[in-house]
Amino acid sequence: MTATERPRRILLADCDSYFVRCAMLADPEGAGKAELLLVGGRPDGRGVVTSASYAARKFGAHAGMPMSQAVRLCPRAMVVPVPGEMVQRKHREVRAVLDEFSPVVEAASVDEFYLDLTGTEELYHHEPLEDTARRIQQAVLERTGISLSIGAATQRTLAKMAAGVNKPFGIHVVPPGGEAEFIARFDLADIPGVGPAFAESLRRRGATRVRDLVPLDEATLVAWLGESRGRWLHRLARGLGGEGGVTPRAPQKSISHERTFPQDIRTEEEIEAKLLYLVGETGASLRADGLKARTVTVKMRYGDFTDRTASRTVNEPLESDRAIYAVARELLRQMRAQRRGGIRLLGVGVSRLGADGEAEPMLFEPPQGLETDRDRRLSAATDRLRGRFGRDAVLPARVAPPRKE
DNA sequence: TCTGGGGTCCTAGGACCC
DNA sequence: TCTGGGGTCCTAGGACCC
Repeated sequence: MTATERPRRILLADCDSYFVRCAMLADPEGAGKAELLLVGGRPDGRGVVTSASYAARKFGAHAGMPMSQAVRLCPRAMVVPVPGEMVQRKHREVRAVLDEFSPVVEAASVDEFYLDLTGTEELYHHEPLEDTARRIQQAVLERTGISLSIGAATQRTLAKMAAGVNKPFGIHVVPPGGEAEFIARFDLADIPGVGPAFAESLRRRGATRVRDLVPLDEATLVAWLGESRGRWLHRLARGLGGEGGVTPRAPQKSISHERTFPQDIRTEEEIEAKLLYLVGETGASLRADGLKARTVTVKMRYGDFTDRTASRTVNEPLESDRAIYAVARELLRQMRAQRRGGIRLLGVGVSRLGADGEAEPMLFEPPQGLETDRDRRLSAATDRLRGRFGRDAVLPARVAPPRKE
């Protein structure tokens, strides 16, 4: 950093129990009045909690927990499905407010936004960053009904950690120069990017707190963790930056749909029928974004929870359900030849995406002719019918719609 | 008690080319 | 006859995030 350069002012705005809040806004008379609220799950009993109200968390319920377990812990809680439309609507509304405050806004997920206020010091009359954050928080709450917690720092990871300090409706600013002191208070497992497996490998080497890493040199961490994670953690433990800035979202790299079934399915006919349905969903998403794909992936989760994936890249960008299904079914049959038995989940994904006409770089071989114009027209017609009459208006032969909730 | 769905990124190994 | 290293592309698996 040069002497004239100002420290970056990066904010993370994190919506407080976002799915719970959306469920309450979507149903003010029902969920809106429930203190104990669990959002998520599925009627078939194989779902998990997407978000639990603060009152329900006191009973031990939390996001990611099997819904059946959460209900046992908190039997008086009201359980509602994820209010998908409200979740998207509020995301757009919150973003619109944030756009008024910051020249750069990046949606990191449906309920988290990075803002870069570097260079806005004059605009905000050199008020303390905390005051700006407070006004952002108030404006979002008044205009959208969504409560935010905001963290601010000179880099993304620290801003995100700061946002968790005073939840809910909290603000925490890490002052420039105070980074090392701020992060020293945390356990390694509190760092975003350090999950259970990573934390355990560090624990086995005697490091559980950030300050345990400070005496270690970079070479040691690189030897333990590999080049990229070793360097990153070495810098982070000292409060040093070097992370990327805030940028509008990069283009999407993959599209997928997967389904966990109420009971494991075992017959090949049934599995192929589900595969066809999932190809339809994935193909529709692909075409809705005006994209084509060169790689098709099939994912299976067996009854014992082991996952298998198989993928194939073809030298011709695909967009039609028929062509994608032809590839996916072959992959499925290969996988089933290796291992049979009941599966609880099936998924179909596509990647190596490209817009019409400019898909990923092609190999030198000529196209294999996997997809014809007729295939493309048929899929386009299906999309139009589904657009007018609903997603279950056109179903492939022998494929039943999913159970209604 | 029994574990969702949608993504991103990383690693490691093999094929192939120069 | 034997032996390189680097780069790209692809596949499978896994960690991680919300």
